[in-house]
Amino acid sequence: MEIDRASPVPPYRQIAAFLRAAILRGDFAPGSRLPGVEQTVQEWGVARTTARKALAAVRDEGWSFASVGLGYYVAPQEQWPQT
Amino acid sequence: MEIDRASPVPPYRQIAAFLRAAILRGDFAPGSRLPGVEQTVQEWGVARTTARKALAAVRDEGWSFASVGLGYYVAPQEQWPQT
DNA sequence: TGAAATTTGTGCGTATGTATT
DNA sequence: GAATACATACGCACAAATTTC
Repeated sequence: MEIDRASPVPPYRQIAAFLRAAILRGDFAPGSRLPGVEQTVQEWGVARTTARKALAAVRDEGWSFASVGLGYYVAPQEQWPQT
Repeated sequence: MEIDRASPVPPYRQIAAFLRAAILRGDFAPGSRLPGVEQTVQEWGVARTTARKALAAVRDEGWSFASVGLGYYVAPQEQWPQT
């Protein structure tokens, strides 16, 4: 959970990449809940905007889905990209 | 170029939908330049954030690409979604 | 019934970095 | 170096959906 501020990869993409990798590793099973905006802010030490952008990127790519009032959840594997 | 503020469809999606339709109609040929952030702000009367979100959505879906210092351009038709 | 708490969605403002011309 | 234009980050406020009490 450490941002590499020296990296050319922007923080929001570092976080998104971490989440994708964690999902692929199985750290978060399909249907299980993912860290939300607040938790991401706390764990990574970034602004809400940055946390939201990371979570939205993962969602928009099909790895997860979100529901207002509930949070972010890992998408069914059938909806994952590429595969 | 009028936002329907009464619509449940948020402004940034209204703008994105307009751009997609314009591209599909051929109003903007592949390779030609699209309105940028500033122009979108002026034409639609929205904030920069909203304009950027609309342009980013169209780009992320594959309809266009962007280059720093240059602007947004219609993507080659081969890169368009679905088709 | 409904009020509060939680959480995502959207919009607006601002500043800085970076690539291109 | 200057001008242009996209990319990213941070902050704030309110809307909408869901759950809980």
